[in-house]
Amino acid sequence: MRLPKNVDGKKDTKEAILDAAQSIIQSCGANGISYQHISDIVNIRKASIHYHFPTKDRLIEALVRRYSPKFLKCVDDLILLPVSARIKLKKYIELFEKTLQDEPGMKVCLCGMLSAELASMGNPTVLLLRRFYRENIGRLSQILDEGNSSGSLSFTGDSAILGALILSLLEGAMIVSRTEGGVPQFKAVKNQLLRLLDKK
Amino acid sequence: MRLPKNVDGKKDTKEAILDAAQSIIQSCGANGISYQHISDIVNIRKASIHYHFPTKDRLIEALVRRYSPKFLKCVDDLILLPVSARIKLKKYIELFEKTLQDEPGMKVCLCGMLSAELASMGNPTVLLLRRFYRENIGRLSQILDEGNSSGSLSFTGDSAILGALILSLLEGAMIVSRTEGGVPQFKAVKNQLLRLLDKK
DNA sequence: GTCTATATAGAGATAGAC
DNA sequence: GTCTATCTCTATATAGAC
Repeated sequence: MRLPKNVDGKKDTKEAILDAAQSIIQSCGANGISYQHISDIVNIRKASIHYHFPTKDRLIEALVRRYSPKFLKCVDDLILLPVSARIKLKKYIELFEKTLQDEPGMKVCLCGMLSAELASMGNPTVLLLRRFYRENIGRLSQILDEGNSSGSLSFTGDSAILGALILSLLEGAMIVSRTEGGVPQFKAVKNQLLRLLDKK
Repeated sequence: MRLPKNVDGKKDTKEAILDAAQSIIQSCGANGISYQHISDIVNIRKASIHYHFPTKDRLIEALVRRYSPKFLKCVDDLILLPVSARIKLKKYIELFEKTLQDEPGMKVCLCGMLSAELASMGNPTVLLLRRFYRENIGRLSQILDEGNSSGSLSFTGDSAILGALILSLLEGAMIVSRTEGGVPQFKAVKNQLLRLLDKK
């Protein structure tokens, strides 16, 4: 049985490029990234990056193609946990919280950042971002409905709209908290949201 | 009594530059702006912009210095209206909604956009953005307390945290809605938020 | 206060050797 | 698959004429 090429712990170059690019974008924004920055982090000349990703648009597209299913997999896993919908929602929020706590600096959601700079995104990326939001809102809606049925959450109105509200809140809270309030404020907002969904 | 220099309806050049720059940033992000883009809109050569704003950092700083008090003035005006706190909150949300409805394209809050790209902002601008958030959260807190006392709104917990929640939600909803859902989704989210603050 | 012209730096991308 | 070298474009910023 043959071992994969990267036995020595050295990551696949392609993945290493994506890791570096994602980290930069989550910290500095899509327009803050450059091939030079990536090559400063990954041990590779900037021209070589074009071998793996011919254009910047394709690189960003690949970034979302990797990020979105990975994130949604975490959500799906958490939905299957044998806990109340309220706890599921709490854990969902903490997926975002974990990103904000990433070092160095406070990182924001990749898709939130790309959405802010939507006008400079290529068309395939825009479609992927839309899908990311739709998929998240769908899963949130599912958790909320479950909570409303079982009584662990309490609200009136359309669960899909409330899902959009929560997703918008989380994307916004990452951006706002990074500027003012930091992780403690994000956590306080999380608790306040859960409180709003308690029975009064 | 002397008339101001711009009798013929021609705006002050400085203001025209700020208008153009703000419009571009609200649509495309802070890194999407360039002196060339501004000079395409304002009838002026790009080198001349440096006469009014020596560096890009100073231009962006001036942008926030103009935007923040203007926005907060709208908030202060609305707080003084002889209506319920619930209606005040609704009108507050609609300040953001109005920006999203701006043509061309859907614009997002200037400060939200700059916060997303915080890492490329100069230090004075970062401080101004912090203040913008603090001032907004303070006023939201005031509206919320008033609503809780008079009974037009209902919630438990710290009104300042709930204020941070609402501000984060609005900043996030502008970004998310622009990508998926548009103005209708923003309005639905607004109504859902108000519903969450109703008595159950 | 606005212009033309230019300096300087950095971007994304390509060609071709190894 | 990665390198060096280079092309082309655009960016911010400055100098100096008008």
